Amino acid sequence: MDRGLASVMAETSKPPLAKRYHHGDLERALLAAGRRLLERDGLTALSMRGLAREAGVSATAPYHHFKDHAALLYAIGREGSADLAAALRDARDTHPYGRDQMIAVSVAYVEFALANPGMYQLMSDTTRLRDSVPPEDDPEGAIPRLIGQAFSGALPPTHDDVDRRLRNALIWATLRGLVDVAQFRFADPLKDLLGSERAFLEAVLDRIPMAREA
Amino acid sequence: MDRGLASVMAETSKPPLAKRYHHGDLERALLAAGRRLLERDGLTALSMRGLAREAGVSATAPYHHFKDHAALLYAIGREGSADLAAALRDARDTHPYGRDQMIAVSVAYVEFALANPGMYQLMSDTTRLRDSVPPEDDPEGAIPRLIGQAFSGALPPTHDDVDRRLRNALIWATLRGLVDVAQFRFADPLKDLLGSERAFLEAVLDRIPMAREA
DNA sequence: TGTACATCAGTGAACGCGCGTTCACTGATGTAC
DNA sequence: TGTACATCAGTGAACGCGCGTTCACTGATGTAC
Repeated sequence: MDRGLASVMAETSKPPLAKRYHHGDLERALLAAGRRLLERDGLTALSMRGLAREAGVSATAPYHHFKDHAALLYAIGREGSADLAAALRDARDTHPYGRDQMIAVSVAYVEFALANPGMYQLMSDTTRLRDSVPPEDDPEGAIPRLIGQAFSGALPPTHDDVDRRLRNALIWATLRGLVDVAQFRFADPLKDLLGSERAFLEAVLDRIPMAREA
Repeated sequence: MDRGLASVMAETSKPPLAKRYHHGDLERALLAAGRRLLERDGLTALSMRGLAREAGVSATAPYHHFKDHAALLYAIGREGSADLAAALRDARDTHPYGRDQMIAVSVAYVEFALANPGMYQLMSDTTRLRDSVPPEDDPEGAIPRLIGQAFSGALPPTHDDVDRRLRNALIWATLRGLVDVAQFRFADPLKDLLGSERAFLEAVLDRIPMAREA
């Protein structure tokens, strides 16, 4: 259904821009198919052949758009990074004030990971291997920056730069770990008790004490 | 070398117990080979065939000891859980007092994960799929318990059970996230500055404020 | 406007790989008499 | 003590699978004249 809609749209908008070879469409379709695979069947399902199959195209067609498997993963990971950055910006803009903003941005981060586990895993793998990746226009850079800004608005300023960076490390760890913990069984009764997953996340984040000192 | 030692020991102790078919040795050798593979080449290298190759045995021999691939992963994951639990117990016993103990146990957890990344990944996967695993003598249960005890000794008691569980969730998240964060590039200068990875971990954990309130 | 040409996205066959798993077997060992 | 037997750990061939990647190709499209 989602796919039907997409292809109808693709057919409807025949001359999308001035330059119109018979280019472009498959690449977008492949990226969309890749994200569908990623969320439906997980990171291991995101193979070149699986991608071609999902897009209804021959097994080798994707090679005209992605040099190899790693390039495909990289391209899709970039899309995920852009989406996450957008979600964080949105949370920031709708919650303009210190502590409230910090929690909103954090919740947005964790909720993105929970809603897109395959993408989050891909992004994490890419992050871990980051050194072997062209850092030129590194879109991942935006995410730590957004989070750092949200927290620095909520925390008391510190003269000690090392202390500041250690606090940032702790905050990063908390967010990343919360993604795991929210998926554990033992969190289920707490979510029920508090009424929703989001309430659970907010309650946990509310116990980050550095923010309390603000 | 490790392997040489093990096989020498195995040969030396010929009649290890009363009952002595030609049993037992390969299973231990396979588990050892599996752990070697896991740390040397990562979780994806831990295949039935790779295991047999590493142990110098035919590709199908492991099937006499592990029903299938999942059973192999499960068995090796159990060993990892036992090791981690032992490391946590050791940290607890050598640091008997509240806050000091909490940090020592936490550091032991993170250091285990950093020193055994393949095993930690396997254990995490197993944990995530825990519901589909026989919970009878679940050795994983010991790890949350040890961590929970270490923290409850360092934190002020709370009357509110929900509050206590939310704090536990935050602590869990911090530990698991710290495993990631300690591997990020941006942690490297902090490790250098503080003199060691352990010092970095302790410094971050020292900023968990709930412990400060104790 | 019409035709020849160049471009290049997409095809389909083929390669070699490692995997999990099955099956009938072999051979060393322990047990029963 | 000696022999026949049962057990069962380990073997080797074989299966079907999905993968990444190459290669020569085809065919639709845009461009040049």
